[in-house]
Amino acid sequence: MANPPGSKSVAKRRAPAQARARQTRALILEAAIRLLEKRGLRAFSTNRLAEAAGFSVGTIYQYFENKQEILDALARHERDRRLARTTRTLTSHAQETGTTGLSLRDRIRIVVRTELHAFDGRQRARKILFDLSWRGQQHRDMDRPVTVLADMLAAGQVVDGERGAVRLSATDSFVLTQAVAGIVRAALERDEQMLLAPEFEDAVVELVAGFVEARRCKP
Amino acid sequence: MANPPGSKSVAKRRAPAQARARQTRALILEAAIRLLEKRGLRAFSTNRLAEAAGFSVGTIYQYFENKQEILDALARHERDRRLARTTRTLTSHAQETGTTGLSLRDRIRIVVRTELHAFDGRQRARKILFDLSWRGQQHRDMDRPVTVLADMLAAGQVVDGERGAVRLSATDSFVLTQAVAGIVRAALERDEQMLLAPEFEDAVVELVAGFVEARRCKP
Amino acid sequence: MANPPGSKSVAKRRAPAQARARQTRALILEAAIRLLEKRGLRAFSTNRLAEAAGFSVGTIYQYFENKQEILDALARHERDRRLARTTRTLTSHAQETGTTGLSLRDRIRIVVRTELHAFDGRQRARKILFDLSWRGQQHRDMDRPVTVLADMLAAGQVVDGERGAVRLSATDSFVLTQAVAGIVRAALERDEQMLLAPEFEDAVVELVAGFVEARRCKP
Amino acid sequence: MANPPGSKSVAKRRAPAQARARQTRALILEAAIRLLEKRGLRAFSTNRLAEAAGFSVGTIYQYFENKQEILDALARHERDRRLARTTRTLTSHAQETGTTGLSLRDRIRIVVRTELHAFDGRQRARKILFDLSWRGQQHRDMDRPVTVLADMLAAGQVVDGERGAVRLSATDSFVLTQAVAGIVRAALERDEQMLLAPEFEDAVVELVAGFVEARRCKP
DNA sequence: AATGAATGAGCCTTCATTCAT
DNA sequence: AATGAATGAAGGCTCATTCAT
Repeated sequence: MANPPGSKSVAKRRAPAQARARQTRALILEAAIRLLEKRGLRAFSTNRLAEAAGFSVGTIYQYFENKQEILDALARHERDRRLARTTRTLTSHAQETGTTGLSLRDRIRIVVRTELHAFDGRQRARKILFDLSWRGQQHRDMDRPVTVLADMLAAGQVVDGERGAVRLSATDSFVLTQAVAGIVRAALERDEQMLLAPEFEDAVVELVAGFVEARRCKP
Repeated sequence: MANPPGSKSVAKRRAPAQARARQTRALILEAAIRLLEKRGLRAFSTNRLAEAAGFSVGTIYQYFENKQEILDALARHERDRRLARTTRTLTSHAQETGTTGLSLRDRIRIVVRTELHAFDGRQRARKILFDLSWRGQQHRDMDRPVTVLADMLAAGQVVDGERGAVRLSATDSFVLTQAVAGIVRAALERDEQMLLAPEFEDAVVELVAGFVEARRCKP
Repeated sequence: MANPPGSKSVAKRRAPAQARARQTRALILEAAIRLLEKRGLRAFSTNRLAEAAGFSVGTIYQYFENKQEILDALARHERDRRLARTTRTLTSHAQETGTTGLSLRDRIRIVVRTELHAFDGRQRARKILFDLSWRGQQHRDMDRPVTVLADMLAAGQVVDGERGAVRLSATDSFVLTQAVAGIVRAALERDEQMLLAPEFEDAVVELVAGFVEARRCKP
Repeated sequence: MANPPGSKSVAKRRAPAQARARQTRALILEAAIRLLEKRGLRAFSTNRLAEAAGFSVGTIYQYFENKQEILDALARHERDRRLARTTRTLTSHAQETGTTGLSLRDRIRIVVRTELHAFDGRQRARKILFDLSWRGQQHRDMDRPVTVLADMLAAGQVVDGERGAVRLSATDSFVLTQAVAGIVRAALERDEQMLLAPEFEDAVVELVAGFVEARRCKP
């Protein structure tokens, strides 16, 4: 009534309203992560979320079409954090040492380490989201962090000193990415501390490096 | 007479009953797989299962303690099929060629191939069960098929020609096993056909072989 | 603003909602008593209650944790009615006649009569609730009405004319209370009309008075 | 087939068959009591009973129309034990001392004590049965043990030395019987040990004696 | 924008009873 | 007489979602 659809007459009002809306959305998502962490997926119901967020169920449905959308948003958010972290680390290292100073193995180690440490804190929530997105449609999206390196390799960007450029096929890239993801997934399930052990990191780096080595263009 | 009630003196009487019972159980499990395949995990309710199996809910609970137990039985069954297949192939190849004639790479390929082809038919159901057990307590059990090779390697049983014996640490074994499992899982999700492509198999074999190579005791 | 979401600044908004909620709760309880009365405990299922109350099951669970809680609320309510009635009668009689003017036998008669008449209307429902609480944990609570007199006697508050004060031990108090409760329970079961017969009241008063007399401090 | 209905040709076979049948019935009931004692009423299902008894469900339904009938039989059995015990004690005491030598108070004490001690062992089962029959139709039957004395009194059989005969009305008898039953019931619920305490017995005896005293024919 | 009471299909499970063998 | 597989209505309860306010 005060707002028949399409008649947003006062533009000025909009901005703060939108700001508030964005904040509400953020609060809901934050509460969602907390709830997931504390109570697990089974207890993650819209009603409980509403209570945890301090809003009413209705409000939640004002910001999200349905429950799944919330989970998706959460997963996307986590993925972005991981992605940002990986690229940040990768580039910062590059800048410090100069692009050429970073060996292939070093790069691999950086990506792997970032991936392995991605689940510090809120482990439970992250595991759940990881699973969920693995299962769901957005699988592809969730892998992006690991894909960063694979993509670089696939595009032949990485030249490793005197040895030839590395070039991965789409299949190779997929295999590599999913292998790492699978390892992380399993470790998360079996024993989270495992992820932080140096010999674990070594093994993963070795796995990746071994594969890349095998794929190197034979000169 | 002295016969405690319930233990019929004539064993024959019990036989048909047990045969029928075994058949009913099998029918339920078969219906379960079918239901899982056709409608997915979310539609897999005890009532729907009963209907699909052509029994009443009560009957189902005569054979299984609860819903989870059905899923477990299914998963166990699938795993056993995979495990049997892997070992069978491994040993039959060994016999054909003579034990020593089977190179490490050959062995790897056999295990990998069996694993990749394990999900022909009923893919959806198998994927669901795979996921479920990955998540649940029986994780360890479900990996067994892939673990076969890893264990052989870990135990240093495989000697590859003139080159030294291969020996994997527990961590290495875990990483290797989970990498393969992760790849299969992902392919299953993304595009089941992928699993059958030769270059896919090659990539996985390469990954495994590369890792094993790196871990080989340098003579 | 600073308002934590969910706590409306205007208290008026909440009022109607709460009023409605209180009313719904009352409606459910009222339907529960009716159902109990008409169909008995065995027919008292949450689904049937929902139907009888004109709400859906879900709504019922919005107001009560579980089925037992409804029964408890009902029982508590009934007990409060009885308790209030007993004390009210006791005090009003006292005021009319002056405290000293009320003989021990008079007091006993008042308590007994209130107890015997407590189950007018909805007899079946009340019987069921009585039983239920007799059985359950709140046994102690449910006896309170009868305990009122016993407590007075136990505390030695009642002085009966020139004769000594009456004082009951804990055991005596228990025996007396439960004797009366047992009689009511049985009469309720056998023939509710019995409770209203004067000679029945006389017998119970005699029982109580006889016991108290026996326990009186011999001067 | 071997036995078309109505063709019990051999009479001699019948007797042992009936003996066996009686034994089976007894075995079922014994298992029922055990089950009730160990697992409580909620776990008392026909299937579980069958298992506990070592028969199949079908067999149980050959001996009892339905579940309730089993419970009834159990309750009746328990009552008979109590009844037998009370009368036995009463008469044995009478014989030892000569009828006149047993004072009214002594008789009361005997009946009360037998009643209070009736629930040794299998307390849980007995409490359940007590409750069940209290509730059910056979209420009347179950009270019989306590009624023995009341009946004697009601019939004016008891003369107490020089003082006049005691005579109770039907109402009096009911009140007395149920008072005792109520006390036992409550003690059973609250703390079974209570039933064995001497001061508890004293209080109950006092209650009964006090009432009887009051009802004595005033000479 | 926000509320939150209300919905109701659906879930898993139990158990008294029947009946073909 | 005994078996026990099969039945299926019914039970208590959950939760994503809607909609009048």
